[in-house]
Amino acid sequence: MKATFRDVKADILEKITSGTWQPGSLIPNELDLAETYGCARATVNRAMRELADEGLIERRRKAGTRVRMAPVRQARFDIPIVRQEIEEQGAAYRYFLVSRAIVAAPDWLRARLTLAAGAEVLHLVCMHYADGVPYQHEDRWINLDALPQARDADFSELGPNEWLVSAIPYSDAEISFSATLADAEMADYLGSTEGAALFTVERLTWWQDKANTYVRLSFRHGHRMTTRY
Amino acid sequence: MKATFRDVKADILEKITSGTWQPGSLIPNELDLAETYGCARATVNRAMRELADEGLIERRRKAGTRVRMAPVRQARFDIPIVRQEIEEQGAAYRYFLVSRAIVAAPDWLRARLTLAAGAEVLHLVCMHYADGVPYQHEDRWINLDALPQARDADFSELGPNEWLVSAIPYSDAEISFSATLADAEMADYLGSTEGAALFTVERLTWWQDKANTYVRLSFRHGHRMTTRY
DNA sequence: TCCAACATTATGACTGAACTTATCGCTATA
DNA sequence: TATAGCGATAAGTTCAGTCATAATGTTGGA
Repeated sequence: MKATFRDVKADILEKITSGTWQPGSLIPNELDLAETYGCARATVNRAMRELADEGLIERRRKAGTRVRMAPVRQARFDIPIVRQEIEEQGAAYRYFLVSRAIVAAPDWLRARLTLAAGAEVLHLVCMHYADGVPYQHEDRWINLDALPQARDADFSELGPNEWLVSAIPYSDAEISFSATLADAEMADYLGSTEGAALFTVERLTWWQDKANTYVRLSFRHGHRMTTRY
Repeated sequence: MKATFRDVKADILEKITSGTWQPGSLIPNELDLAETYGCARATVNRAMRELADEGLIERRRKAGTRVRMAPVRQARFDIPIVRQEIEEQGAAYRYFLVSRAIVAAPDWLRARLTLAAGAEVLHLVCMHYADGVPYQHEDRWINLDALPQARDADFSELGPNEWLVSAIPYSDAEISFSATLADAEMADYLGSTEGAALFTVERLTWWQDKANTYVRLSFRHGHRMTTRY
């Protein structure tokens, strides 16, 4: 008796994992559950809402709540700042700015960022090292129309990643993962061989409906991104 | 006046993104906010709790709520069943079982799944096609100790992925992404060339504290996993 | 037979109040 | 001076009740 929303959640989850409530089957309504657990409906509601958020159950007004047929499993990844990622592994972080140039945006970038012809962008190439070993290669393009302050920023000490989070507190982003082959230049930077398989992250961010920056991060050979869910 | 939790959440978010509330600064307490928005404390609480879940703010009892210095951004990925993934792209799904064998678990697998010496596992190799084009290569190992039903299951029609979600409604999982090179055999399967960079997903799942299956999914060359956050 | 209007129902949201818990900062004691 | 204890505070949780909303199924009329 006197169940907390955590108790209720755990019990419902147990009923699902053990198979007592089969996928697709209807779960008792909130009022009934509140009575069986001896708590208020709001408590049951919170438990069920969290389970629905996690993709285990499906809720529809009037239709009731049912166990999902094919539970939509979601994995959550923390997207850390490189410095933090490296320091959390107990390694020493080092940053180096390889190049910095203001150029007219190439067409492929204009298309991605929705930029007018002839728009100027800041192109940065940086390296991130963990204990002196190459960790990540960063190829970043910043839209100077959206972020004119970047023109005067000095990226030789502070990485663009960290500069950006201080300049823009929050932004929408699209992130995508893929595998690419290291060309000769990338192999040099990352201390691997040409033709090595690299884990690559691309990210596009917006702020106030304006595309902000496009970045392509190439990790050293063998890098893995892991999470539990 | 009469703000919903969505209004409150949106307004707080706006204050953060616009920089009105700087990173690290303290946000008014729930009671004050409830008054300014003209709603109950529980409403403000829900808005703030969701923002805290999303990693934008940090809450501590007595200390109050503050805007995170470096917002921990999280990306959420749906982990779909291959069939669904392919069919949602509007392509025709085809499955083929390449091989099926019951073998003694190799040492590397025993280590991963915490299996006793000599434990038997079911080893499956499957291919998934989208519109006839190779999409994903699946190399799966099932712990027969934890899942004896798998011994009698016929995987020639139904893929192990789908069989598993019906056999086990829910499980804990560890998932990891990396980039690997296609060897000659994999290149044959995926219709690419040897030395191509492949996006690879490895997944280890548990059910009731027993390691269940280990699977290694290799996607065809050029595959990307994308999400917004 | 078809369909629009309506009552029903389960979830969704909000309120105002109470109680719980973690923790900060102060104070009194060793 | 260090620290153990204590009170105040803000978030965390729960409650019972109300109103809102979406979707379903039924009823009655054309």
